[in-house]
Amino acid sequence: MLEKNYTPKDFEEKIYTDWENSGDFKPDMRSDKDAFSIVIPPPNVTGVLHMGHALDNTLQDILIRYNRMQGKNVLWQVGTDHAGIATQMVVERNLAKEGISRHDLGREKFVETVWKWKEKSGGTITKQLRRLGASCDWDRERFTMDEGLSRAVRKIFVHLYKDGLIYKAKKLVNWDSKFMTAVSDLEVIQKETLGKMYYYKYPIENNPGEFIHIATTRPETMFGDTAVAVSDKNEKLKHLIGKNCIIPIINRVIPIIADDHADPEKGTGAVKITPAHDFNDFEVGRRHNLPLINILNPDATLNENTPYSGLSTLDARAKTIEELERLGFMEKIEDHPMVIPYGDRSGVIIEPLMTDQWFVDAPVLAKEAIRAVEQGEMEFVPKSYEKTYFEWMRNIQPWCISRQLWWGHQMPIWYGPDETIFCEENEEEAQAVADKHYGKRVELRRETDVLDTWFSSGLWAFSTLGWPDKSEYLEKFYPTSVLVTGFDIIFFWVARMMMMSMYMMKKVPFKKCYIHGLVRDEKGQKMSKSKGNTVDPMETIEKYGADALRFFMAAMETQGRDINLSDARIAGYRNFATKLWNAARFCEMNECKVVKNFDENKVTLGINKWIIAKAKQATQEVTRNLDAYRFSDAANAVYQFAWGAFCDWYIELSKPIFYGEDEAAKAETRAVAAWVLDRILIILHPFMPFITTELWNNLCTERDCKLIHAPWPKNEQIDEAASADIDWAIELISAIRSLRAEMNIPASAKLNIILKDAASCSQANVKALHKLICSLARLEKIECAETGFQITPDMAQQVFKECTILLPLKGVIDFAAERERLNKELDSLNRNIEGYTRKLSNASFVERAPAQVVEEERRRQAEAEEKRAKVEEALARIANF
RNA sequence: GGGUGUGUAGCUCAGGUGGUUAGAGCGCUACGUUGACAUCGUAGAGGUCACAAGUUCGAGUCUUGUCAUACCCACCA
Repeated sequence: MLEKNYTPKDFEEKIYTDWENSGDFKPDMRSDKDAFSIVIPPPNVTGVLHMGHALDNTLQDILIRYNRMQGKNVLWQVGTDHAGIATQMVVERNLAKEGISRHDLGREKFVETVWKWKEKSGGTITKQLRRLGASCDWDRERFTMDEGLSRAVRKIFVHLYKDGLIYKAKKLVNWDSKFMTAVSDLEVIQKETLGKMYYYKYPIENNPGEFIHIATTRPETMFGDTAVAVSDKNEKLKHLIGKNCIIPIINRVIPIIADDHADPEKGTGAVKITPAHDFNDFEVGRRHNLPLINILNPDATLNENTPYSGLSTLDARAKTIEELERLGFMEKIEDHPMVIPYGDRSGVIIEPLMTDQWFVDAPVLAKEAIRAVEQGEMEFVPKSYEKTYFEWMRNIQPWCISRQLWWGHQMPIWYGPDETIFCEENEEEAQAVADKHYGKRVELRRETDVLDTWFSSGLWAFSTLGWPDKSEYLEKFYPTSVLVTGFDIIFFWVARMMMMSMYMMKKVPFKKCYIHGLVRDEKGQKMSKSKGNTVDPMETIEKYGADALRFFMAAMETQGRDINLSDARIAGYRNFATKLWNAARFCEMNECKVVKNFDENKVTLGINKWIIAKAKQATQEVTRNLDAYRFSDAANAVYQFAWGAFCDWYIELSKPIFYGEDEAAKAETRAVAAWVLDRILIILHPFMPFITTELWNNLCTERDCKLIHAPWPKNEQIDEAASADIDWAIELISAIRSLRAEMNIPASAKLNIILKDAASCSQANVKALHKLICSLARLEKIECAETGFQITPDMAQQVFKECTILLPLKGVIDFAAERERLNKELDSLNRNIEGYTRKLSNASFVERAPAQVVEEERRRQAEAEEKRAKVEEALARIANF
């Protein structure tokens, strides 16, 4: 027996444990069924589940469960990401509480500490994914720093290096002074800030009293200036080109050069050039062979090349300004809105810094990745995202992959005594190659840098399936079927996976890429910890159940749009679950038991034929929409059917049978109700796996299979004609209810209704469905009027299709109100008829619109006119009262 | 500066290829404890589909422009 109340907490965890322990999430490796696979976007091992994960993983689980029920061989490959900077940060923070820095521990000990932390605390998010119902194959859980995945990293690194696609270079890179590492362009975020523009002057060498005026937002960088640039098209300043000027304070002489980087229209027209600390200036410096002067230490304090060694940039700036003012070179300071680069993790200002770093030749790798999408080997859903992808890929810059961190994949690079580079998959090989190279045993030094986290994530689609080993999983499940992820990660991850996979596997990593939006707060604001508007999905699950949260995500997911979280709406889907629970209880109470091998095509009763046709229609709608990744349409189709058709109508229609005497009808209806409820559980399962499983297990104990493996119905014939009479009755009942409500007739009053002008088929319906109509419309009886029946004025009248519903009210009728009601209807009919007539009297419409459309318009016009005549008649009848 | 979305009921949003009287949930109004369910039922009110022009027999849907709004990329001495 089902409990009276729906309490998801009672069974969600129990059901999940059973699935996991029974191996229900595992693919059958001996089967030759079609494969369907998804690799999870690996959450950071430090992560806790947020609403974005809840959305992303709900969508994946819906696809996984749907395809599993479709009979495919399904693998959802799960795992976590070591998240270099993020994890190192968390562990360092923990150490700091004990007053320890990572340097106190040393590299080896520190990495050991991180591993310990990972073993102890790294499983939070995977536990949370289980609460959400994610049906991943946990036995295959991977971690980007696993032995296997690390081997994949080394192998592909060596491959790329030997192909000349990874190289070391001294370049200006984005330097994060908090973590003291290089970061990639993508890890830098630009923030609007109100800064200051400083105008000051450099004296011209050997020309006392002559100056060149410059403007900068960062005066402290002047100690790294190696030129001042002026455009040779700048009439006012070009006479200075070729002369030298003197940097104040340090009195270093630098040339004034001609370069179009200096826009005559901007600033003062003259630009100080600091090649070691500005990406544009770096290019200018290269063009003119200017020396590079580095003025910063790795922690972004000024170095000994400046007078303010040891000061932070901001303190040095203050000093510089003070000194320029004291010496009389400062001219003015203005407020200046500007954009400043910050590290996305560290939050500190990113400094361009000259360092030795390692790069992947992304422009070369991008070529194949672009081609694969151009030729449709991988498709974005929605398609419009391929524009974003192409735009970025076609303008891609070399990817800086080296990080001066301790937590991550140490690069498989060894240096010989003369700095010769040996790149091999492991130390033994490197040693062997080096020994051979030098002709003797040499001491090697390993590169200390680790790789950007996204390097290993880029291999995720094949490294998790076993590459570089020969693996039956790789054989069966690669390329994966679809990747589901947010648009914010297209560049970080999708693009890199495409590049790495096309390079190494010569095949796309996934055939489709479904991109969804962001989960925002109730007001549409981006959720963030700093704003304090985040909602913890675990609390939502606790409050409403995982099914309600999942259904919310599915129902709100429409392509190309963000989702605003709505507590009321999630509560609404919890109510939907409650409704379903109670419908199941109704079935249970009326002994609706699943009949094995029940042939739903052999039912005889109208309502049963009707609900079976509707159930099949709903199934097809869900199928069609899931196949097209239209999650909200699919979810709404189940919702409408379960609540709108099954609960609102079928259960009500079945009551006269269950409370009646016809045992044969009862037996059939019991079987059908059970069949339909079963059908609802099947098509709802991908969205609400917990409640559907709980009901499935309760309503029948002798199942052929678990719901999670229940076959998804396909290729069903729908007998639409068979249900026309019930559709008619439903419309009639609605019309009568509407009339009752408008006449303010109490629900308890049992009425007698007369149906005038009923066509023979309507008469037949009234006769056949008499009991049912009376029960649902709360009537004593309904009968069809004989020909020549006279309507008396004390009858309320409602035109319904070809007939008129007559409701005798024995003198209590309010004629004024009745006239108003009928006139309102007349107005609306007139408006419609006017529209039809206008269209049909338009010669070109009749001529050019398809015959079908014109015909349909004619039919509507005729129908409305017939109805209008009846309403007019009705009005005439009460005209004198 | 380049690009991409969005603008439909009080609120949050659906409306693949143009064709009934533009839909849903929440909220609102009235009635209701009818033998699954008040986490409910029945009925109802509520919309110039941002604006303008165009294409078309016909535009919420297609084109162009305007306004509003959100985001992405690049740059800003």
